[in-house]
Amino acid sequence: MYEPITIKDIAKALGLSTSTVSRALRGSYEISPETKKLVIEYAEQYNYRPNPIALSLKERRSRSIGVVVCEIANNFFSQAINGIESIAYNRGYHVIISQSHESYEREVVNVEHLASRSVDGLLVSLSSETDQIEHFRNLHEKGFPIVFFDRIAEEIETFKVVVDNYKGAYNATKHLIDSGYTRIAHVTSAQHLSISKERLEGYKAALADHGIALEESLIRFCNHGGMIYAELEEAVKSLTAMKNRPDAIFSAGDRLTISCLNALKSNGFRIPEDIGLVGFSNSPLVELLSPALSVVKQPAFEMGQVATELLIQLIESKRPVTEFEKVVLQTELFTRDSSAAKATEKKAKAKKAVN
Amino acid sequence: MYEPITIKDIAKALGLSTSTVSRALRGSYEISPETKKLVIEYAEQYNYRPNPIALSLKERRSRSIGVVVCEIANNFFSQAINGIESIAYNRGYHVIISQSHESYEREVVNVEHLASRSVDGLLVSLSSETDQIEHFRNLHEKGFPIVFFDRIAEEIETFKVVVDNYKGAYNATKHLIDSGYTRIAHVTSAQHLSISKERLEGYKAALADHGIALEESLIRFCNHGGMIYAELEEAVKSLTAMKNRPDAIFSAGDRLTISCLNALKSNGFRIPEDIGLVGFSNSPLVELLSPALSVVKQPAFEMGQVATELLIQLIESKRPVTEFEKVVLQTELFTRDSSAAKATEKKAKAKKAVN
DNA sequence: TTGTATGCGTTATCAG
DNA sequence: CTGATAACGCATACAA
Repeated sequence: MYEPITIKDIAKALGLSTSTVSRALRGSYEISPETKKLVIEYAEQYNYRPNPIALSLKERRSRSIGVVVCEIANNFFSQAINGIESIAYNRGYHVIISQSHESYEREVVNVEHLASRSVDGLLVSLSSETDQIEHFRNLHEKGFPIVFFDRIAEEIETFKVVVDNYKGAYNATKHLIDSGYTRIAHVTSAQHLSISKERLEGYKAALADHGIALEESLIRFCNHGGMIYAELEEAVKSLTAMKNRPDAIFSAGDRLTISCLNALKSNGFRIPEDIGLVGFSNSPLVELLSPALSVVKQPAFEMGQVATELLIQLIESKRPVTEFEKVVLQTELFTRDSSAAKATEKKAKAKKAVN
Repeated sequence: MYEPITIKDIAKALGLSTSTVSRALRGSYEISPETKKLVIEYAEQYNYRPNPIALSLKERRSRSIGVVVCEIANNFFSQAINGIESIAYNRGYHVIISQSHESYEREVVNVEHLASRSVDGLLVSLSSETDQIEHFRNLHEKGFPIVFFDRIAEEIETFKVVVDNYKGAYNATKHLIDSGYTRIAHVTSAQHLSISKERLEGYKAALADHGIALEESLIRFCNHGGMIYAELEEAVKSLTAMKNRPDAIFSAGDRLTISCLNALKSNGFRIPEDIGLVGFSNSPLVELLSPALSVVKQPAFEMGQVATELLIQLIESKRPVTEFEKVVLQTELFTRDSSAAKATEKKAKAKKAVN
């Protein structure tokens, strides 16, 4: 029904061979200027476009890279994807995005499909359900280029791009402590994720450094990363309903922070008067949501860029890469010295802390 | 470097011909059970996957559909994409997403690339910059399957999926009028977009039906659909700075509504006490942002689903489709009967209006 | 300077 | 029941 023009069509129409046309189109020096002109003009007129599928088959590469993330409706990831696109675009690669929706099974399906030769490499951030990584190990062992970012598979020897989650969490917790809060809860994503572990460690360290005893009962793991609101709401409710309830929460993710805010507000808590909240979030809306809220922002765009550069390097390297790097970017803590924050009875120490 | 196993490899290893292996793998009845078993087990063991590129070349189709939207970091579109995926997924199609970032030029590039045979059809929502549609007309005339959704190209004879923008805008405006506002401004996207035109008409009709004179000076077009915050802020500022300033705003888009809210709040306006606001938005956050805010929600997910079904129908139809349909879905106006709204001096009429 | 033949991985057609 | 061959669109080694 839709039959695009091919090199063969041009050859037939012009009484040439396909190879001559092919060479003329790619400006080979061994074609006479007249023939070249003839072919190129004809191609232009009929709007010839080389068939990328045929090219892929021939060159054994598709010039496209696959992205596997949990959700694009998450500011961190949509920003990261913009970074990925920005690099891929001017390196001649196309970007195929797929969502796991935090499901292990869909992650496996997506990875298998993309890797079975429709992309040249993969940029991956694990789903929160993923606690085994055989599907990546298999590919990796066969030499298929993979770069992990954000939620990484520590065990696989390849490039990884992350932020300093430890420090980010440390600073967030410290900021709450500095603002006078003492019973600080921690709401985070699935326990086995690299980011969860690191953020938990940062939280613990900050407490320890300020002489605050860790209370395991103040920690909540949300296995769906905040995607399932009920799960998060339950966590927040169980915290606020405690006999000796926490006076602040450190939330470790974009969706988590927004959902915490939501749950707290709809339960009648004012922030920061009634309860403190600092979270990881890349949403441009958080400051609107709560003008007094401080947030840890991740360099998502840069992360996408770096990961893509590394992946393309992997793809295009003739020899296997043996020295792998774990690139660590820094987060930024945006604190607000709003009047609301000062209105609390806690001593509010307004300072712009940047790690 | 990464060399996946092929049918040829299996044939060689098992001392068979490629055709036998091929048939065995697809369970052809004309292969003996023993051979079949042998081949299938070998393939399983070596994790054979057919090369989708070779299949595409042979079948002259890629079993994938392209999506061209302005931004994925927009709730309307990320929800629509989820709808697209949900249908495509279980019809055996893969989804390739590309963003125009509201740029005409990038839209053209994306469309050209996708259409030059790496996808079987296209789902398109125009960029706000796009005011000429030759790139689509060319493709469409050649029989390439395209379905438009949301921001459609009226002139092209194909399937289109939209919401009843007229009615949605009418109801939003009416809701403001019913709440006692009389000078209602309209902040919308680029003037030439189908959605802008229809929403503008709905706004005008609601005013007319309630005996309110239209004031052209209360209308603002934002050519970048709210993506460029400065543009929107300028629009809001110029409205609120008017000698006889509007007492309410109807904003016609997701980003526009959020940005309006932002601009109004940061200029010290309380909603709805100081100024009324109703907008199109699919963000799950708007109610958090302003608990008293009413919004027009679009059935984005369903829209993606319907558009995808139509596209697949187009792709798989043997004969050209001649009867095109414009599917119109209905929006929903979510009104909040919050105490804040009642606190206004305006007579607040709380009713659940559903169009 | 141009043409012929081959192969990328797969399946369909035709022979055996 | 199985094998050889051609074709999908393109690029290239090799011939002419």
